[in-house]
Amino acid sequence: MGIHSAFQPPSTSLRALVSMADSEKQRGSTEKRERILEGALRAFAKKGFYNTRVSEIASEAGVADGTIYLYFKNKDDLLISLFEDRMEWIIARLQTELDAVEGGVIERIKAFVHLHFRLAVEDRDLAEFITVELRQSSKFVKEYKNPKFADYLKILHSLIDQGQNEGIFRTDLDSRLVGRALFGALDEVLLQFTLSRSAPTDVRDEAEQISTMIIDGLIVREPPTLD
Amino acid sequence: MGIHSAFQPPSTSLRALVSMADSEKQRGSTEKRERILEGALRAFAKKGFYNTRVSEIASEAGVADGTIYLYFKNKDDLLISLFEDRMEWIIARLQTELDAVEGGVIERIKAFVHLHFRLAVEDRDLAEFITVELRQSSKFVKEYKNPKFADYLKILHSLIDQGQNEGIFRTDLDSRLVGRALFGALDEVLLQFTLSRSAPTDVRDEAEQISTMIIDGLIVREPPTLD
Amino acid sequence: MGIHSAFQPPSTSLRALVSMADSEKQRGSTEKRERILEGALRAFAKKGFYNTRVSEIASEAGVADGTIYLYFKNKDDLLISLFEDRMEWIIARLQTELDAVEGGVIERIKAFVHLHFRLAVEDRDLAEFITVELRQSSKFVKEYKNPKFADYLKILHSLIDQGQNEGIFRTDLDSRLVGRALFGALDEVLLQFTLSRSAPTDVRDEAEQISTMIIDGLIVREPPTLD
Amino acid sequence: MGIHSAFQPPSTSLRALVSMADSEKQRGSTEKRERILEGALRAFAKKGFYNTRVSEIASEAGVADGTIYLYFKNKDDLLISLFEDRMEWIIARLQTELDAVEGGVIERIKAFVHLHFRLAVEDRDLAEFITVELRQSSKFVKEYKNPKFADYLKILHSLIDQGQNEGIFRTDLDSRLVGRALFGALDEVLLQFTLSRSAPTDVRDEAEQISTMIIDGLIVREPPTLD
DNA sequence: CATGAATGAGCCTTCATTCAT
DNA sequence: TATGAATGAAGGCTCATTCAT
Repeated sequence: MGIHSAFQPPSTSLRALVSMADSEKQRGSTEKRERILEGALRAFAKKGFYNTRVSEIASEAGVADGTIYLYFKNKDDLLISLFEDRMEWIIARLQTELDAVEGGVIERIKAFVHLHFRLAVEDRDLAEFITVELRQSSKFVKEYKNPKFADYLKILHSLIDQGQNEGIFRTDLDSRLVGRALFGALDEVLLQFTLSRSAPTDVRDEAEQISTMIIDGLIVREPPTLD
Repeated sequence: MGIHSAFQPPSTSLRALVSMADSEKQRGSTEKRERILEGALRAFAKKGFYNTRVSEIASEAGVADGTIYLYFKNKDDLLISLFEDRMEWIIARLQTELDAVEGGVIERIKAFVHLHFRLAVEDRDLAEFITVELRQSSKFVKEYKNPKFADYLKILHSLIDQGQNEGIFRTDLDSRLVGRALFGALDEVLLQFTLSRSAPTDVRDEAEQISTMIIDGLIVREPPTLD
Repeated sequence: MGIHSAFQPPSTSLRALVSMADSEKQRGSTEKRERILEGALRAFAKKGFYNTRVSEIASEAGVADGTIYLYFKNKDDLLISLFEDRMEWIIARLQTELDAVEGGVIERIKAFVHLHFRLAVEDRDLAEFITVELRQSSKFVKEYKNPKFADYLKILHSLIDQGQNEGIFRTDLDSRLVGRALFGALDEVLLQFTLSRSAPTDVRDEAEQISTMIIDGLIVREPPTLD
Repeated sequence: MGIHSAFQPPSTSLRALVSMADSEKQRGSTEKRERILEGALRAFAKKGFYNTRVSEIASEAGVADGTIYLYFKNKDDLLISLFEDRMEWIIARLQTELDAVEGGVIERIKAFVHLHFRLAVEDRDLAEFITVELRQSSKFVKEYKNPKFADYLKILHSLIDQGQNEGIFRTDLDSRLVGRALFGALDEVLLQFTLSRSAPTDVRDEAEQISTMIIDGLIVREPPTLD
């Protein structure tokens, strides 16, 4: 509950807008689903998917074991739902914040990186879950195609694209590759931060350094004294 | 067996040097240990640590289930041993190749990136295992401190350091942060490559792009025509 | 609903006669009870007692899960009630039809057999339920004494008895044993018919054959031309 | 152990002939499989398939729970295997005894009936299992085609056939129908006997009565002095 | 009376690990 | 050393039953 003061639980923030007019039952139902997702998030972040017992999630969520199966098909489905739910919310928030940025592509990429870091600081569990568990289960990396994550990457990718089209960024680099590399850089740094549970103070600085470095590697330069 | 023609099994290459003088039994023993590690690598890469049965590893290795416990304390130990063994070999190879590089820091960083990609192409299973499983088990990311991985990062980190000391790289960036970011970028791109099982032809090009981008983001520039 | 056009749902036919004067509520209540019994009959016939979920019965009956527990103590009670209810109705019908038979014991036994088969044709689900589930649950064969079934057998048994007393049937056979054997023969043949879902056309013929065979085995014969 | 003094456990009697030359391990393995089957037989007879816990079978058999899954795919497979194993043995014994009968069809049918009853007396659990559980699970009556039981019926059926061909039995009755009816009669009587746990003394008499009755219903009679 | 969401006891099955051979 | 049959603890999931509405 208090955990998500800044980082509002997706369902209750996003879905509440839609289901505001729903009946009491619907609201209670949605709320319980969200409680389970939150319990799962905490548990997965703490012990990892495979080391988390369904009963642990249930007790974290304050529901009976069987209740989980009223909202999710099985443990795998819970994992995937959690991921999709959180990613949806992250993407929505990202989109909103990016739209609000005044300035060009460079400012928006910086904003992207800062938000990425800020989200991790706001909700450590979510950060840990996404950085660590995202790659984890075979479901995720093999069978499950992970469309939400692709959406996330697409945002980055189109920012690079835009910079290239505007002539700000060099065009000898593949924008998708750069997007991926940037994401990887962010993710790895956050993983380190998440696992070490280091002070959140210097995170802002790290975000600045990384975005600076990447952007400086991307921008077109005057041919360095050709003669 | 044939899989590792180019990418020699670490233990038999590295350790064989040490145990050359050992008795036949010892050698057979070492060879069996390596067979188990190879079986585990194949199995972990294919299905992930938690979805791999010890009996599957045994049958991949052509030994009985119980035999595994003669060489490894338990399944976790097998995972860690596998990781350490492979990382040791990778680091040794990396060191060797970097030492052979003619040129300065920039060339060596490029060499580092290229080797990183080359290793992934040479042994897909190893690449998949390291990119995916490295983060996976709680053992790895929490309890287990993962010294070999730290060693690996240290190489990168000192290359950056060196560049900064030599005045080639800008000094406003933390070298450890840059090292981590670079590793993350490589890792993420390789993950994509590994999972998509895409053609290995363009990997060289991707390596070139990434190293170029990063390096260009790092090198000191003439104050861009201040006047 | 349409299923029981010929084979009227016992409760609504039998009990309705008794409860005709009951209040609307009572009638609705009785009707809901019967709907549940019908749902249970269909479900049990289709999947067996142990493979039928209470919720399946509820949805077959068009009521909520909890409603079932307003009419029956538990799932076992539902099974027993269903059995008693149906047997009561069968016995009543049997009694009526036997009373209407003109002719002696032999004709009445033939009538018994034919009705037995006819009932199975009229309501396959009931036939399947009784032939298969009757033996099934431990409740039935062990704890539960199954008085209705005993009543059913008693009818057969007294017919044999009567034939023996009238000097038509040989008296060296135990009438209860013969009754049971006859029932077993009918039951087994019907089981086969029920499970194979064969055409109902030849059932009449099978009934004739069996009753003929049994009766011929029972009737007193003239000492076969001893001289 | 003592239970099967007369009624030898099928596997150890039948299969022992084949596996006599097998290694110790094979024998131990086969013996453990049989122990599990015996445990299952006892448990199923006592509580029915669905009310028997796998762990109960295991403790009846004196093995660990998991051991059962080394010999059987799952609980269903155990049920089917038990049935097939026992039926195979019964059929073999039946065949042997019938072959030894001196006399014609009538004597062999009588022998069939007597053996049927004798087997039930020799092993009550087996009798209860077969009479009660045979119809029970959906697997048995629906999906599972039950070939062994068909074999059993076929023996009876061909005896009737033979009698008809030899002109001893009337030919206006379908031999398969008669076979089924006879089996049903036996089965029902045995069910009663099995469940009531009545004294085994009068069983022989009951067998005699039933076979007499059926046979008398089958044999050709002189046209009963029509004039 | 009716509902159906919630409960939680219980069971089948898996699988890492052991140990007699 | 090597084996692999045996173990049994543990967990995901089901489903009969309850109860607040």
